Amino acid sequence: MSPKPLIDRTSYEPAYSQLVNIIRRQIAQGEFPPGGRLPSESQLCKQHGVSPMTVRRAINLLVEQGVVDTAQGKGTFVKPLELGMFSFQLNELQDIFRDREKTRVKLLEVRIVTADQVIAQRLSVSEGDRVIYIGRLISSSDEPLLHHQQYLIYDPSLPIVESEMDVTSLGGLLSGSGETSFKKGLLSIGVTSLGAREAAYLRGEPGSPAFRLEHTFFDFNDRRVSWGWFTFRGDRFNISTRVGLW
Amino acid sequence: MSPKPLIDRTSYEPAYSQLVNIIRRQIAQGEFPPGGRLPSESQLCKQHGVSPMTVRRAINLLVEQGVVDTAQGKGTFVKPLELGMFSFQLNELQDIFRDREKTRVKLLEVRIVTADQVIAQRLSVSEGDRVIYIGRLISSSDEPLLHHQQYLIYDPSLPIVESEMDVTSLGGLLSGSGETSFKKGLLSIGVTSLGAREAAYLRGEPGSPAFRLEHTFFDFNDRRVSWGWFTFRGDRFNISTRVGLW
DNA sequence: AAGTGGTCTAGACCACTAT
DNA sequence: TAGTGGTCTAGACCACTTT
Repeated sequence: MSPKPLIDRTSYEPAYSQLVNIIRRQIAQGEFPPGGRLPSESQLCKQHGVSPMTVRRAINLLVEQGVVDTAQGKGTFVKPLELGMFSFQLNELQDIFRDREKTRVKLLEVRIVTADQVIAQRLSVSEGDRVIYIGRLISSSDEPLLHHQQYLIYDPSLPIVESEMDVTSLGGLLSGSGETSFKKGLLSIGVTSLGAREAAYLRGEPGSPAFRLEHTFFDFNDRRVSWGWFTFRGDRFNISTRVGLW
Repeated sequence: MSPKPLIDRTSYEPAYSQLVNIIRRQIAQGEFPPGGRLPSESQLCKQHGVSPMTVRRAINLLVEQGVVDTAQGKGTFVKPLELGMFSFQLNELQDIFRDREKTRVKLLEVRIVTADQVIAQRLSVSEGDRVIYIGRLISSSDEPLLHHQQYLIYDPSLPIVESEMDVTSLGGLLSGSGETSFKKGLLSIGVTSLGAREAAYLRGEPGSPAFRLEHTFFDFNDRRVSWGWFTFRGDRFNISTRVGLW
């Protein structure tokens, strides 16, 4: 028998977490090869001296991490790497807004415009209805990073909300510290070429490739309230992720 | 008191899952506003007639879903929408390889080349070492979608493995059905402009914006074995996600 | 001191799969 | 029938926050 790493009951790290790390290490060291079967849950209970619920919790975490798959009545199996499942996060976007010292939001343009066909469809209003257009430039340490354009539902009974126009509404949305009143949203990442104006704003080459992050947000009554997109230079942002066992 | 939706013990849906949906619905309907506090766990036990562990499990799931935040000693609070946390998945890439009927992989080029500085760094070999270059074109329903280029460690003691060159190695990686022997990997999404050759392969405009998905894979001994990238037209792929409460 | 979330136990029962 | 994963109980104890 190999000297199994045991659960340290005096540690501040909970038992289920220790068990996750133990099993991950065993898989990483090839003790359980891809496609292979893990010991049964009752065996793991005995081996590590923990209760069934604790083993279950550890295995559930490994399933969420994409490390193993469970099959009722058959067992728990080590999952090979899958590419399509990998998820990417916009961490750098979040980081920009984390330190408010460096981040500046410059209001480029605010207008009331009439909705064309595209805007009308995205905001679920009628063509010709009036909507608010806002153009902004977000900089960090005097380096322009994001160009943001969005259309908002225009409610004539309300004043144009200032809070929608300053850094708070954007920063809150991106960093989570704010008080966004959106219930849900659709996000989509695309590619585009910098137009002349965007290139000037972002100090990039016109025609050079850039990311386009499109968003649609809904309020708590499921009404569309905002449609717009961020444009940012591809050479300024890193959308990356680690997969497998590190 | 509002007539609370109760747990249906006869349902096939487990209690913890029903509880997740009940709480999500209450939040979506504004019963618990963003930033507001949920009932305590012991209260939820009484209200829904379940044990503490079941409530805990439901709340843990809501935390993972990004719907609520917990604070020990204080309570559980409804989380406002955050943008930076949103994760994107490459579902369409996965779909391409799911139906093997339509998917074709055409081998464009296989060569043994000497590593330049960039390749040497990415594969952790010495400049001038020999590595394998493989260029492939992946099509679905006779529509070229992905251009894939990669460099592999060349081990002269082994024949050039055929399985690395056909659809299986790629399809397995992307769909998860394969037997990939990679332990871990680094993935990164970037933007680029289609070069003349890539544009011809992918039937796109030269200079038009495209995605570039770069990958580095490691074997179970933590040695780098593969570095390469997929190029695909931005107007052919949808990298999108939903956030919040749907 | 009282209330909150966080962990854990030692079983129970169920559904599914293999033999 | 035996073994597997999946759910759930009714408590216990702990760490933390508020009053």
